[in-house]
Amino acid sequence: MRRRNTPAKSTILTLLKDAGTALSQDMIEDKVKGEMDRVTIYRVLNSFCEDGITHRILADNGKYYFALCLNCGEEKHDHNHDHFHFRCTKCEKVECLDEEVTLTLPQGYVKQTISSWVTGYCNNCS
Amino acid sequence: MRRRNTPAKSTILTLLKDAGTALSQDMIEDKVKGEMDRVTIYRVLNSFCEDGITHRILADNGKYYFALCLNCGEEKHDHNHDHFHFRCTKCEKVECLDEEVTLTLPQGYVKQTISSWVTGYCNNCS
DNA sequence: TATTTAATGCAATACCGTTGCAATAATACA
DNA sequence: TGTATTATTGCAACGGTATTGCATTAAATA
Repeated sequence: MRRRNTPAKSTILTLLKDAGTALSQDMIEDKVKGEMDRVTIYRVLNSFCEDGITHRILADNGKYYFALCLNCGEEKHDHNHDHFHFRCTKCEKVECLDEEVTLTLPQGYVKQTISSWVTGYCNNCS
Repeated sequence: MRRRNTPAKSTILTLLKDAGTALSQDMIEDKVKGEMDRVTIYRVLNSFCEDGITHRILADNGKYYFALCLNCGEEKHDHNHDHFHFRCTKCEKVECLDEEVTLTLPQGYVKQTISSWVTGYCNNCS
């Protein structure tokens, strides 16, 4: 299926680019309220994820955030680098921290994925 | 409000004790299917959390797990120790790892909570 | 410009957790 | 032990969120 460019897609893509950080479903919904149907937002975001334009991350608050794939390879997203994610509880900003997650699993354990979240105040909000 | 002991509560409590690990809502629901109403399970689990009998943890798969409070103090649950949580993708077991999460935040950042999840195979499943 | 079919909006559906309410039953007390 | 109180339960209804079906619209291509 060959994708088509539409106003809805451009709007959401621009939104993500301008934000510079990951945006949650609600945040996106709020910003494009009235411009398009709720269902369209779901479908656009899903298609972005399928096409490797964005990836979907589940934050520690149970919400999904969408972030542009910048350093993501074909198979794996950048998120396999096992770094911490930060979520500001004041401004709701979500970002990746440089700090790597280091972990030694007990004998006999095999690691697949790591999801590490820190909440708090970012440098702007503290 | 003085709590009362009921078959529903005993059943779920026994389930958690026997399991030895944290159980998700669905797992509990599956195991007591037919014995009690869906709503009752929600209410029992909520009351357990309110009473400090269990705590509720959000796993990296977006599901809530319920675990007996063993070393939990009055105010804070044991989970404030910033340790890793492990979820086996084969047997679905969820457990706390001894390994502590160490992290140095960038200048100006303030830490509130940490949620660190590792998925993979446990020693029994690897 | 005409054709093809991806994308959209709307309505309907599914899923998950909660709430209202009447009926039930666990506890306290006479 | 029997009765009164009220926490608990089941059922139905609700609210929020994500998905699906389908007719319509419009992006891409010839």
